[in-house]
Amino acid sequence: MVGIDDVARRAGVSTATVSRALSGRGHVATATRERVEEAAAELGYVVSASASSLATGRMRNIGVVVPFLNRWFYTSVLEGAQRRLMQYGYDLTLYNLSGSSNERSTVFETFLLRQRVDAVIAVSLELSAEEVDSLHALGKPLVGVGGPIRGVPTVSIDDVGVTRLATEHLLSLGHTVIGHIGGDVDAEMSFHMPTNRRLGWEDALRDAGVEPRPELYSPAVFTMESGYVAAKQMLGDPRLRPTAVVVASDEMAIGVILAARDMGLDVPRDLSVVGIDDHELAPFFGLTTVAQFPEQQGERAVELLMRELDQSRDDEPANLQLPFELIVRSSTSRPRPEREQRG
Amino acid sequence: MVGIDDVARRAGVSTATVSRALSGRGHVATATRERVEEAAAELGYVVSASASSLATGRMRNIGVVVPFLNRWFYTSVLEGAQRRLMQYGYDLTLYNLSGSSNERSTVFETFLLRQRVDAVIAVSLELSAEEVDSLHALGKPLVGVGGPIRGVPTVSIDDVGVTRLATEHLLSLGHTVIGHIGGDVDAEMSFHMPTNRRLGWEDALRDAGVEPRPELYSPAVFTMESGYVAAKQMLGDPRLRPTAVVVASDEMAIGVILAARDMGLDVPRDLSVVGIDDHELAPFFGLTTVAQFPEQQGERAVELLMRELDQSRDDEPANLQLPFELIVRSSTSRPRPEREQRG
DNA sequence: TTGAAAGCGCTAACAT
DNA sequence: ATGTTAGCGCTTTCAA
Repeated sequence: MVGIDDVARRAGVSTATVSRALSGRGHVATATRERVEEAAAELGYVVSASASSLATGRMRNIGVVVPFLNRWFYTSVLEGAQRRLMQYGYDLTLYNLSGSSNERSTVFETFLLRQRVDAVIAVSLELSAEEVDSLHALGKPLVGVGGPIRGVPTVSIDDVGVTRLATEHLLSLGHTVIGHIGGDVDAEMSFHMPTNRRLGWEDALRDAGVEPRPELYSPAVFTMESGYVAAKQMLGDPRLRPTAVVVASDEMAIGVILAARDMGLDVPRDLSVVGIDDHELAPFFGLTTVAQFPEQQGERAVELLMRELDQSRDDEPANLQLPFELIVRSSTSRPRPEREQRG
Repeated sequence: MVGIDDVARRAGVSTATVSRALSGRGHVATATRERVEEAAAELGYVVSASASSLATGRMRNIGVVVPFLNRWFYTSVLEGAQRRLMQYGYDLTLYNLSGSSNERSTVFETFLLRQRVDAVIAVSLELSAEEVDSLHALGKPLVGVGGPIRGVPTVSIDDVGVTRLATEHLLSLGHTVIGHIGGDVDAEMSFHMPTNRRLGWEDALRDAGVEPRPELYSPAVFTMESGYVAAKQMLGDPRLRPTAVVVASDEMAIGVILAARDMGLDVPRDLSVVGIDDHELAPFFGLTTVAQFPEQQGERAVELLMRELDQSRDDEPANLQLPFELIVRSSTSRPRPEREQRG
């Protein structure tokens, strides 16, 4: 293994100069730097991460914890985080909690605390106070994505605002009987998100003078199939007859579209559907949706982290609310005039 | 930060003994071991990864390189690899190539070679000889998943066998006009997989005495939309009229089902569809498919790697072929009798 | 079974 | 601008 003193010898300088020249820290004459770089390249020298880490106390490595991997949102956040970390010269080590139930504690106790990462990004996780504390006790910055964590800087979207916008879109088209298929509070890692999305739907309706009917809310897990099942129930109930639904994720919303189709209902003529996400499948299904930008959320989380890592912890935890955007496609329209309504 | 000598002092032993007791290497009296473990627990001691790595030369960290993140196959492999690595006490650092086009070389030159990982797993990547060499020159074991790499142990499935099985399933049901919607060789990172899958289709047909017709093969990228588009073309052509299609991935196959539906064709009555993957959406769409088990592939890749890491490189690179399995759902059936065929 | 001590390969004061 | 040198916190011979 070629080491720093091989380079130093070849370039005719000290190891300190090599270190400075290659890391960019400290001043080195241009000519010297070039000589060093040349020598390093010729020898194929790369710094030893462990030696460097031991000396500096920094691993240049960020831990990212996700509750699942097989979901568009998480992989998108990961993708954004990865890209930005790479630009900063950092690695991303991945911790996935979706395995056995005790994997969560294993990750925290055995892995994250094992001094392998400089900081951690927690995606859609509600960390307990102890988990947060143990991380902070080690001096490891922590930022959250998606789920607000007490006393921790977080990047997220305004979940209330998102469904509010979706609902207002439908109201403005003339709908009044608007259902909501939302996340199941119990089934999810994050308590707040499904609740907030439901609140947005309720708020928008109330502001329009429509009292939200509890029967028009249906919980589901965030999958296409679950959306399908929930939609069949809601659309099949002769007492309900919504002309539109706000769905808490695009995957569920696609399930709703397929359910409507299977029931012989035309989307958007008989039923308008709006999702949330702007999932990669949304354009294909012509789904009107409120886009959140998870890759961007990942990127911003990294930026927050880098700030924390640089300057000493002085500024208070900033909760970053990222923008969202209504994207109108072909799954929403004005409701069919009353006289020709189905049934 | 509590270090090894804090523990040593508290347990009344030397740092060497602490190291031995905690790592399990070398012999330590049971009583001593217990005292050390207790002291470590009381102080909340965790070894410094960098110090340990510097001393041992091992990072306990594996790099996993994927071409994309937003695809079921890759995240599933990742999930399996992660789980198994965790059991071995290893971390997984993730390198995603789907960003800018030069990210690939950056990953190799700047990251993988930077001594941060003990070995790498390359998923569905055809590495160049130089890339393989530079890894090996650093003494880093490498195993591939999905794409065979010259001189590198690989876990994969028999891509020819997979489509052969799918095709034989259709033949056994009585189909003879069987199309194939496969991967686009140019658009993919891996050259061989789409080609092999096409070969399996051709072989099975020939063995049944049916000459595969080139017009019944259509390339597509591995997305639902692309499958949809390809299917519309193939199904709409009055000269072709396949009664069944073998599709190189479930996502594309779902696109095919939706295309058939939109054309007023009944699946499986008018068209049988079989996919490959057993994607999480396959049950929902009733898709008959050949399951590959990507999580298992990830796990096996890790096991291969651990063997390479343990014993000195003696055994020749073993190419592991993993099992696959036909899963019959409701998208395939006997063809509709000739006399009542559509048209 | 345990301890002493020499590294592992780099970085960052401190000196010059 | 560059060199000297003392660590960084472990692991692992080698001795006892």
